[in-house]
Amino acid sequence: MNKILCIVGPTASGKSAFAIEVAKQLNSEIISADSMQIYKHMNIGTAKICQADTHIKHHLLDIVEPFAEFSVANYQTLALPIIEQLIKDNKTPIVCGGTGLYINSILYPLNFSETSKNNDLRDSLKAKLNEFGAEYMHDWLCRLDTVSAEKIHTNDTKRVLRALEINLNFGLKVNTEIKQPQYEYLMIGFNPNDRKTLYDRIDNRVDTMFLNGLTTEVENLIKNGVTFDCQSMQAIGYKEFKQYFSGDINITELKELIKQHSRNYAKRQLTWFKKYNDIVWFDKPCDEAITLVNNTFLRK
RNA sequence: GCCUUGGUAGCUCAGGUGGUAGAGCAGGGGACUGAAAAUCCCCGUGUCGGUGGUUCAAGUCCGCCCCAAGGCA
Repeated sequence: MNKILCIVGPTASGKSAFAIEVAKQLNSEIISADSMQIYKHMNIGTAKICQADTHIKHHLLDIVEPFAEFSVANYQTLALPIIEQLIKDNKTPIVCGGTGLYINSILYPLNFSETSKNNDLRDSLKAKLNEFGAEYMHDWLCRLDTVSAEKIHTNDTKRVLRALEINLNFGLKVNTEIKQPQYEYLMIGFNPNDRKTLYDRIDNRVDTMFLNGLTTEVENLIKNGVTFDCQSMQAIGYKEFKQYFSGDINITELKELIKQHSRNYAKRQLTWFKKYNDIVWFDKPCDEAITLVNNTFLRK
């Protein structure tokens, strides 16, 4: 018996609507696995559903302000108790989202507690990187943690720095051993057979975002003190406004850029999800997918 | 009509003094354990506008033609 239902896929593949449909049938609740929909006041650009309209409880949406720092570790801390509670209530937890790492933090026993982040150390490592370069940092890591160094490319400075941080702070190595899932699950993935279909959907969705007032939403964020340095403003559909507001690109170029970045992102998401070899893929949300869910979870 | 500058990978363009082409972006594939909508890795044969010619050898020099932009009439 599967305990958890996971619904994944690239952006604009129809996950959210499907999750709501399924939640109604299973009389359950949805746990969002989306690294950007956690932010309040960022609704249009993150394609956040309006919870009130659905009559379905969504967890982990709108949980922090756009100024806040957030990470997988925070996500995991919040998500696991919700999962446990739902299971206790005899409801099927429905995890739905496009952030692969967040989904892993639920499905697998990834332990972040022993390697908490250290901002001071991180800053000093960044300073060293700027002074001595990527190769120097990688060589350094190689001396402390050869295994990680071999896995991390020299140019992937973000990971090199994190590995150094873990090592210098705790004397530990980055833990990348393959673990067994801590929950049984059924994972459903949506991916249009034709890549062009997906890209057209993404393009249309971006156009819709602008019609729905994306520009105003971003202006309001800025007005309220959110800057482009904030982690939240890394989000596609937001970060591009920096160039627009500074006059480097016009509105047409802005839209094109957001579409472009969204398409690139969708491809990266697919790469991530493809590695789950137990995923059940569907071209799009459909009756067969619903039937599969019902047969799996509705047997009593 | 004349002059000028261009016409090179899907797009934007590099390619001193001639030796059959290379970057960025796009596209495809991949990685991913506290920024993950982030970060990073791998993949480039294309009638070098066409056609004659000079040359052992032309994207690169010369002639003519076609197309585009600008200038002069």
